[in-house]
Amino acid sequence: MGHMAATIKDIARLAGVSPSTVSRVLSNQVEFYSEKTAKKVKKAATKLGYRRNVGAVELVTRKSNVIAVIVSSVQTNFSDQIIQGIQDEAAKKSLSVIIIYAGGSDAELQRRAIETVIERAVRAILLVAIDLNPQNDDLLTTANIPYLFLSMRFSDRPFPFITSDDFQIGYQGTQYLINKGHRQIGLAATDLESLIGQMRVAGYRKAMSENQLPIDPHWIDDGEFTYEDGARAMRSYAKMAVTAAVASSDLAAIGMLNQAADLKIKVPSDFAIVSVDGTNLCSIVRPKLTSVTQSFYQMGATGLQTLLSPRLKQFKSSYTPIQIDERQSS
Amino acid sequence: MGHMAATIKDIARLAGVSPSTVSRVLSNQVEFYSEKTAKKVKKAATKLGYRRNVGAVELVTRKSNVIAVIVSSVQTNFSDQIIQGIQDEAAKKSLSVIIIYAGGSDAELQRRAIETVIERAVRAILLVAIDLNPQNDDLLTTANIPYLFLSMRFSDRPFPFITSDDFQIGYQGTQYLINKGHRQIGLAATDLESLIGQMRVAGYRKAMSENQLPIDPHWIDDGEFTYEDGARAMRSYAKMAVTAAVASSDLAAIGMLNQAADLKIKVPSDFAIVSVDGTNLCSIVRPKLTSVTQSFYQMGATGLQTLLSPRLKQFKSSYTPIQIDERQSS
DNA sequence: CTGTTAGCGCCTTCAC
DNA sequence: GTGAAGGCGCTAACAG
Repeated sequence: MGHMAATIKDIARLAGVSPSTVSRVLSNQVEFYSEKTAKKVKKAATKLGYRRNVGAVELVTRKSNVIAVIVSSVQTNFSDQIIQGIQDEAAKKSLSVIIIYAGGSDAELQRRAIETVIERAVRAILLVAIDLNPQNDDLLTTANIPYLFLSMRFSDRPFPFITSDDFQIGYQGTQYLINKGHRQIGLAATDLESLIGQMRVAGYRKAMSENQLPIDPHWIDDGEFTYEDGARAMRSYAKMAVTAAVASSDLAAIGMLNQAADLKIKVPSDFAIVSVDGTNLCSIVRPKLTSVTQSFYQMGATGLQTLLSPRLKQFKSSYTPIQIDERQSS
Repeated sequence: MGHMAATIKDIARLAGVSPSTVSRVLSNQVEFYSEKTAKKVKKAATKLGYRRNVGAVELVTRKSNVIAVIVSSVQTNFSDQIIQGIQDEAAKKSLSVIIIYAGGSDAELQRRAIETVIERAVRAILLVAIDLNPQNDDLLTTANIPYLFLSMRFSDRPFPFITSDDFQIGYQGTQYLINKGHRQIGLAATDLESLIGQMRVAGYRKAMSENQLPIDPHWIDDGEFTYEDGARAMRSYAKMAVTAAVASSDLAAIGMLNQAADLKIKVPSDFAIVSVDGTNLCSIVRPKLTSVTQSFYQMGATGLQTLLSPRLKQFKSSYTPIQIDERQSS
């Protein structure tokens, strides 16, 4: 109790064999030891409460079995699903996954998170909803560790990513509302600075113009995917001739919902809402939110797979499917 | 680009000094080098894009700067707050924190998570809402790494913990409803097998008996803190003469809320609900949920502090404060 | 099948 | 101030 941790040397001594032999049986190199010594070694190991020192192993083998997932600490309630996908995929390949929080878009916190994982020489890095600050580009690209962005993409830099097609999100969400008979439709709480936002706007415009519907610029509402932005958007729409909107996130949609209620605007009869994301938040509010649902789990699972693929070099960034889940808000 | 990562040897060669010197300037042992060589070394380091190999450092120094947080993958939406508390505290001491998901109470997944962190010889382990399977006790206790449970405690084992006082949660939640004039009060979706549940029941009973209120055993509702359990509890209460209840979690409370609406039971006029946890879910539903709010952030922050304290040995498990936040459901 | 040797990248005495 | 030597715990040839 309470001494230093036992090493293979200790085991070797106790079992009366060499350290290499211990190493061989403990790492299960079945071809290279007899059952008899194996038994001795294993007994000694359990007796000493031996625990392998992974750091030492990684140092000498020069490879790691850990997958690092860097997630934005911003309130993104979908990252759980992505992580679950990564986790399940990792388990199949007996890799361990560690999760690191990076601050929102604070460059310094991002840098620390990235440094933490590359200094440990992890096997691969998944960045979930991380809007990488350009001054950290080098850090990531020169580390010589495979990396992949999930639920994020950049217009100005060629980083590999897997995400949903945000054009389609905008397009299909809008088209859905048009099919429901709406003609004055808003796009709410969407970050117009970001590529994500711009793509969604483009999809929105396309759907509207395909249906010969004019757009009032005020219908396109700038914001940051938050609850409060949703509420604000609703207040703004209340003064316009808008009968429906695509919200930028589940939280934003809930903000709209609650604000609508406060304004005595009935959803969906007076105003229809389509949310984007489709997390379980959609089902715990009333009315339940119709959503453009993203395949977050698949994003995570596919993400890890491609990162582990031997021909990662040829990987083209890709999209995971989206679908409309009709519930009660439309 | 794309070679092996540079080592201090490479830097030494390039700068024309010995590896020891490089090590000294890079680890800032200011007493032990001249400004002149420092400059050379640093230049060479940045030129080669040097990144310290933390694994090697930890191996030789035999200590680590990483704090491991093991969280239950069960839908516990409060763990974010705990982690944030840990994170902020860790940042002050320039420690890095890694998060590992353990499965619900699946012993095997738990074991893997714990193994992962102890084989890396992390500095300390925080277990968040982990109901440790007894067969993993040894793993944790013999690892010789300081550990602490957060938002969890055990009756049968003396593991150190920081959590809320669940007796008080039951007591104060119930007392609050009594003060509001209720006399038939339920305790919903609470896991009666768990210590947490038992303490809450005890608090509930105390409050009732102090006010001379009889308890119908059916009012104490077994469940697992989930949304569905909350909904089920509400269905059950609808058939009884109960006018209010303390729910076991925010999610359970929302389940009650929605089920009540489906049953045309008005909250709070027909039925009052007090939730337990007080996460931001309480504020995004309508009516907003009154809650017994736990100090999760503080749990995390204090947790890490005590784990790092030199006199951890004398640490007595402790409680973080709770408070009633009155909103609209009561 | 097993032991010996060498070394992963780094830090830390110990000399100078 | 600086370099040489040794070793953290482990694995991977290389001989037997």
